[in-house]
Amino acid sequence: MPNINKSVLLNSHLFNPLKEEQVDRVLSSTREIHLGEGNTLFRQGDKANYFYLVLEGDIKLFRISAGGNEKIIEIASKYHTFAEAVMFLEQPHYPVSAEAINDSVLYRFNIRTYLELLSQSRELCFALLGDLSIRLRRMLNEIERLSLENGRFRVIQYLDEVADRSNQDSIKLHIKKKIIASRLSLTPETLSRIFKELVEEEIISISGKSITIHDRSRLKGFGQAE
Amino acid sequence: MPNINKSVLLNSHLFNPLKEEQVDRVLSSTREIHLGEGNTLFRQGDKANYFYLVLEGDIKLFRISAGGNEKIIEIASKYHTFAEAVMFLEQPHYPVSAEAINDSVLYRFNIRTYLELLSQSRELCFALLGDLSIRLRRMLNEIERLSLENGRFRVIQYLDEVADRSNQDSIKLHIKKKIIASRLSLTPETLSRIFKELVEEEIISISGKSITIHDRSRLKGFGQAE
DNA sequence: GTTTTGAATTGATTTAAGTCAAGGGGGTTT
DNA sequence: AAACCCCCTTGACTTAAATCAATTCAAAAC
Repeated sequence: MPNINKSVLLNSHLFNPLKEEQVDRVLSSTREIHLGEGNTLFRQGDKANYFYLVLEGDIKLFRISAGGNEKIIEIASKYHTFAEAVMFLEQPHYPVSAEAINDSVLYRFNIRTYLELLSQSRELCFALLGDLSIRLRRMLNEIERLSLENGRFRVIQYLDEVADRSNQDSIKLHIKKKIIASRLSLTPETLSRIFKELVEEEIISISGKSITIHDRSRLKGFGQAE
Repeated sequence: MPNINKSVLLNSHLFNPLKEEQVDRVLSSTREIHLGEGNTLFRQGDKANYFYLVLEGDIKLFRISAGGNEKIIEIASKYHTFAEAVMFLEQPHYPVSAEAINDSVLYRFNIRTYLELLSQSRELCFALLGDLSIRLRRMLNEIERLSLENGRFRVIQYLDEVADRSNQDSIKLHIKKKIIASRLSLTPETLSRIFKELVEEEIISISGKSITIHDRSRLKGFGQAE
């Protein structure tokens, strides 16, 4: 068994209901995975035997359309889990592809082992149910954003969210704008233009990879162009 | 206790893992609800104490944007359950509004009662986990459709889906086109034009409320305009 | 049967965002 | 330092779909 950091696991609600010995059981089938930038972890349609927790780096989860366009469904970052939702499909196949957008370290958990523990622990079941519920709500919000809100508003919401997470009005974009664009269902060109607009209206200012939000409280109000 | 049809419940995977006495317990807190066309069942943000099973009619689940536009997230029809996913949020509030699009009959289940049973039945937990997984995958598909596919393709997919369900090449639209449009994130005008296009290209033909698909196997291929 | 009402269609126009193509940086390699 | 690469930006143009407005249609109400 590799030296897995237990405390990281116990901070995740998908593991913290487990007893010591159960955690050890999970660990016995856990691997630490290293991925270089651009490396593929799995592809949409692959048989799903594992789910993952991000320790370092960022993983993009995406789909490709018939026309070759890519839509990033989610960017999984530090301490986020992903692909745990496939566990309960009869023939588990990944519904998206996963690729590292920078050098990344992951823990890889065996779905089978985890399922065994689920059938032993009510708390774990509830934790996973809670996890899936939250995911569902997030996707619902995403659907709303895509169908009811314009690009500008999606960008503003994104900035607001990131600022929330870092708890600052100054944001460092540690991922390429191209990636952000796809995450927001925009082309890089359009994202660039929206940024420019926001800068001209003095809502934000950009220098290199950092963005400063000037009036956070009013940011959201600017969603619809005046 | 009103006369609830047990066999309907047992056909639903959210209830069939239950033992006789457990089903009875659920039933003791179950109500049959009748809704006229246009009646509201609940609004987004309301405290969620119940989830539902549709017996007759159709319920639209939707959100309204700041600008007043409506997006129908889902249309729940005969024997479909909805709002069961909110159960696991700490402060359960409905994430969408629900309204009958025609005269409808529902069973209304108490979330609290159901949660108690969940903690007693592993099978039930697994059933619900499976249910949520499928829902997640459906939403993922919806996100893909919205961000990677055009209106025409969404319409075609919709027709294909409905034809699949009824297992016929001839479809009866029992709901207003306006509703279908919103479900597909289109305006009624655009939907109408897409239908017209498809008719002119002899892919489908429409008379009143019925649509006939001429070449089902090739329908999907027509997604992108030629 | 005529009137009324809302739904659906059609037409003309606008708009948000995509596409295609050409430049500008900024950093890395040699 | 020059050359290279890649990301990002900017410009010109196209396009899908929304909007606004008018009309047709169909079913219900009288």
